Amino acid sequence: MESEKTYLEGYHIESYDRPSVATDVVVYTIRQDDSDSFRKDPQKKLSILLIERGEHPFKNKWALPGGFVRMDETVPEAAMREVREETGVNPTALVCNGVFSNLNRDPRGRIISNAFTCILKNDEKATAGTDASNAGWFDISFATDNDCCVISFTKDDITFEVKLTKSESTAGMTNYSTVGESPLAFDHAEIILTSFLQLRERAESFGYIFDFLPSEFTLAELQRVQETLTGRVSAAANFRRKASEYVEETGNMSGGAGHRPAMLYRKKVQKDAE
Amino acid sequence: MESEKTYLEGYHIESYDRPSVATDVVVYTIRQDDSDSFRKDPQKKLSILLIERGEHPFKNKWALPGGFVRMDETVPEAAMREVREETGVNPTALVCNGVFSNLNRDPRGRIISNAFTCILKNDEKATAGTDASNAGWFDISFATDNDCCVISFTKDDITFEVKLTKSESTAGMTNYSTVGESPLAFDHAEIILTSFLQLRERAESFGYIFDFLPSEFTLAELQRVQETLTGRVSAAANFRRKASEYVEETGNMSGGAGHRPAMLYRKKVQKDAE
DNA sequence: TCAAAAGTGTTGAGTCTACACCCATGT
DNA sequence: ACATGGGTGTAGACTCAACACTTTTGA
Repeated sequence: MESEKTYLEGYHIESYDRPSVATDVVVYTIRQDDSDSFRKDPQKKLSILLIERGEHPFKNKWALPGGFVRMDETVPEAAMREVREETGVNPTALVCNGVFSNLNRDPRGRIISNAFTCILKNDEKATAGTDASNAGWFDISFATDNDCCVISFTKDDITFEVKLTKSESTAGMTNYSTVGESPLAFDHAEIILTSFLQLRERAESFGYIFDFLPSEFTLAELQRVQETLTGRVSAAANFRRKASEYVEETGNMSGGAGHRPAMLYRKKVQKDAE
Repeated sequence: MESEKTYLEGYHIESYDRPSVATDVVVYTIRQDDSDSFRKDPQKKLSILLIERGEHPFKNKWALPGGFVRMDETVPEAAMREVREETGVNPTALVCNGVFSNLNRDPRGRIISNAFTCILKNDEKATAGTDASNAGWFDISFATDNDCCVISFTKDDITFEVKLTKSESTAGMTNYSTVGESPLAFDHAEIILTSFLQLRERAESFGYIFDFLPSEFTLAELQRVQETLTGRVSAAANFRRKASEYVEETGNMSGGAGHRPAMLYRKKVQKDAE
């Protein structure tokens, strides 16, 4: 009987026809408008990182950072590498959000993409757009509906929209498809929407929102993050009580902001209680 | 300037080194013990489908159904095909739950697996294990803890356990690794755990539980499914009130069960309310 | 008859929302 | 001084777990 060793010696993986594997990353951060008053907390905006493609296919269209997975790295490692290459910063949160594998999603051939969501702290100096490149942060907003969604992108004077509709594909999996020609390369509009819906859902229950902030933060900052992501505002007094379950005091205080200083908090490590 | 067409003609995707792409599917169904009393509702058990490998690598070990993604199908389609080949039944729910891409997860070479969770209705006659084959349904139970989990598998007189511990890999992604040698092939124990944790979390909020049942069901049946998945029992009166949000009456009644007949319900189509 | 499930009602504890109110700060 | 956010308190609405109780069936 053939041993596993002999079997493996006779096995040549290269001789099989197979798709290529890429990864695309939706990188989020939260940025501020310029403040109109020295006191007033500036409005926060959710932004994502896009790259203007310099090469075919989809030359001159905006696309998510991403690329092929190398033989010596895992898929999340590849995603990390892409983010680092584009921003110079290590992401704090990296979350897988699905495989995109439509047969014609890439004109170069059969390429499967594993999509990731990634969050950068807003105090990190992400260098996107500064180095030679064609990369930049777009403010993004989502108008969601029962079975339809419009995403708007804005960066300086560039602005565009994508409309997507919900459809059911294989065995109850919902996915979204772009209506009309996409201003984005590949199926990246669909990837962005899938990613955002997950992010928003989690944000309601205090998931991922800490990843947008430095390790010490005020409750108001945390509330701004949640509100920016969910699009819903809540009374500060009530937010404070809900959040208390997830945070602990550091003892340090904020200051210099033209109003009463606030306690700085840190994320509390959760124990799944019984 | 080179056109996209010219570019694509000169692009040869086959000439790049690349991983292979597989998919593995965790197929769940709920089965019953034989009843001891004609009246009593038999105990329900969560089961998953495993295949005994007839070939290297991991010959004679139990593994998830799965295989390579073909060039003419999407990844979820490949997952569907695998399930259909093994059970003869079309799954109702198919959910992506991550990429498994450790460099050494498969001794044949660099193979990335996209894992799916799949649910079969318990009235479907899944043929697993009957046709020539070495496939079968294992009752499965999970003992979860803060950072550790033991999974037990039972089928007739075959029984084994796997222990896994939580660890943090890339940028805050949690994943699990098997302690000691796994009784399962590849990293399938880790895939099963990841899948189950998602399933259980969703089941608490009435996600996926309908996929285990036929289109018309009693509230008690629905409650059994939820309890089987979450491991928590709730008072029938309270369950009934919570579930009412997700179901609607059909007008039909169950009967012939040695006790008062129950209204049959169906899943209500949700509208995301404002 | 009776065990078992179907189904309704109620009570008390806890949670959430909205709002009123006072505090501390930098310009 | 004062606008602005920090922070506490509370009344009323709502939610939820627990449990008592009645109904209906097939053997």
